[in-house]
Amino acid sequence: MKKTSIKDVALKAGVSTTLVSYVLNNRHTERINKETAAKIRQVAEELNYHPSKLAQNLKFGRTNTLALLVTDVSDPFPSRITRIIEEEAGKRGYVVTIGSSDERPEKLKQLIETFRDHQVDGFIIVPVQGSEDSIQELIREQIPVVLIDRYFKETNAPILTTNHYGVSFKAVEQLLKRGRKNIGILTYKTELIHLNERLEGYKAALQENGLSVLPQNIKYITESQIREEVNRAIEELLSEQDKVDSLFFTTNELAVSGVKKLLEMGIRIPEELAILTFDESEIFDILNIPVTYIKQPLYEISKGATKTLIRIIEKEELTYRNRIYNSKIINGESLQVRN
Amino acid sequence: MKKTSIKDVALKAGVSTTLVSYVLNNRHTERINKETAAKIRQVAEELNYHPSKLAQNLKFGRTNTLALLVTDVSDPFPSRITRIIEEEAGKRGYVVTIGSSDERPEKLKQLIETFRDHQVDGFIIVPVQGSEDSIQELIREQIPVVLIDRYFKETNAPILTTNHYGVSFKAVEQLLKRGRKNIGILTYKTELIHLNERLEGYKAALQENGLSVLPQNIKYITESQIREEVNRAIEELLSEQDKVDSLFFTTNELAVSGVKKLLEMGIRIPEELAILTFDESEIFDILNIPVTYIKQPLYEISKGATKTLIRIIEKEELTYRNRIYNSKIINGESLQVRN
DNA sequence: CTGAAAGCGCTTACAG
DNA sequence: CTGAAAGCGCTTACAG
Repeated sequence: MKKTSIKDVALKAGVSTTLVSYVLNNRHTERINKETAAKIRQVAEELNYHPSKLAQNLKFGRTNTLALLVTDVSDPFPSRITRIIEEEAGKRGYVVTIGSSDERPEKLKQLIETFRDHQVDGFIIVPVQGSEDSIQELIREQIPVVLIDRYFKETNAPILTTNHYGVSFKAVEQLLKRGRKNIGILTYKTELIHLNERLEGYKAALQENGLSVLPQNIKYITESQIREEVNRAIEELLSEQDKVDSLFFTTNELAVSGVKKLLEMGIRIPEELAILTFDESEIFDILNIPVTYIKQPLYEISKGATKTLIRIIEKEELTYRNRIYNSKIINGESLQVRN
Repeated sequence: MKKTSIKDVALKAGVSTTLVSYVLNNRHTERINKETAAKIRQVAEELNYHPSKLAQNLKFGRTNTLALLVTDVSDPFPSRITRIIEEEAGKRGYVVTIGSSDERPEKLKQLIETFRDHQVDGFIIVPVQGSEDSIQELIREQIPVVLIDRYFKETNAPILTTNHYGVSFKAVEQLLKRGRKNIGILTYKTELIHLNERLEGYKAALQENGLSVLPQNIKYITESQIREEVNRAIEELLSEQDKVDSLFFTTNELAVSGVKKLLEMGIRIPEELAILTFDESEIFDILNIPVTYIKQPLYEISKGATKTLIRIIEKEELTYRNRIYNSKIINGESLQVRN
């Protein structure tokens, strides 16, 4: 049983396909016989005719499809981004296909190729370390791309992200204003710029406030063995004679591991140790653990990326290039710091 | 700058498009001049030629695209399903587009129409209440569909899910065997069969073990105001003279709300109250809260759905229809129940 | 060993 | 007011 095509409709209605197309697309309505039009609509209805997007796509050279390449759709942060983009794209008549790169550049590259072959109209990418080339290649081929969350120093694609450096600076400074004197930081050993900017924000805040950056207060975690290294880092930070009185986790994943350890150690938060982290987490909320967190404007970033990409696809004027949306600092209640 | 097409390659190589197509698709290799073939490959390379999937799709009448319709990609459970399906589909040469229905049948219906128009090859759907018609419509149009997780009594699509009834029965029975005598249950007021089967499993386990099902021990929660109703339900279950000594939450969402309340009330788990729930949750894990949970075979279900759908699409023999994968009962350590 | 041509299902400029 | 025909970019049966 084949799908009914425009020919079937034309045949049954006794007209040309031209007319069927015009009527169903509301073209030239003024000069088409009303009765013919009515007849066509009726036949189309009877035959349950749906124009083939495939054929239209081929004709118009677009698919109304966006590819979204995240690190892992099953992670909370990317899945929320996915949801917002799906929604926003849908409103504008686009559909979204997804892929997870698992932080692996070869995998991202392969996904890019697959989706490029599928002729998606554009890409929204959360780039991973070492994926500059694949992305530049896309740009060279004139395929619309926008990057979100992370970015590279030199790239020609618009970037939608937040003020990683600035908000980290500000948040750390707030800790200092509230009397914290010895702030440790846990971050990944990485080349990802956005993470390093968080670290730089921390350093700058200390220096601007007349404190020196202590190497032993900066702990680099290897992604492959988070739990063990976080545990060790925390033990070290809390055992030295100059115990830290607050901890900045540059990612939520680190914070979750870290807080688990702290709870086990019976450390009181925030009395003994104030916690600062990026991104909210249901866990801290449910437990009423008073962490202060930096809330990235996920909605704005994701929506902005979708809009920007579609503008590029539809060749509309872009009055901006990159977009930096401000993050907010949300203070854990018992920290009682005014925002 | 137009994309290079097969014509460009043919022209530059001085051959017909036929030959280009044959060479690039490794067809009739035996009877094509080696040098011509080499030349074609070289030109294709130079021109960075990628055959248009669009044109191929139109030719072959398929898109190698699957639509995955979940309730909300940003929820942990669906996002994990999404990840597995994306992976599995990719291995088999398919790409996946996603949509979130938000438990709303009209929205699901609209998503189905959008993706049907986009000519996806098939659908994997987590059906929502009241969506029978839209799904049957799809089946009537001979479009491949499989349902996962949830299902309807009468539908012609294969269903991939777990033994909701059976494992609930078994888990509740285990509670009884461990000496629990008064088990409460929190579930949604819903028509979703899989949730009601969890409730039925609970009832049956009590009855088979000579206990009566007490109406006051069954609390129905309205989806729109979970938190308030869960709190009230728990207060009631624990205030009556016949306090419950264990609680079965039929979904993880209910359990998370419930446990938060229990922690606030200072109830000791599991000494005062044993907790049984569906699906694992990072929260309980991190806090070392000893809940017993029913672990659905997400991987098997999702992978099975993908394989089944692709089999149907590719018109392979299906030696089965529905698939019920067994869930496991994972005992919270301090419950010390042997599985 | 190679190519002209039809066809997948649409849209649309053009002619009448 | 309506239709024949070209064309989007492929694939492939057929002829030579």
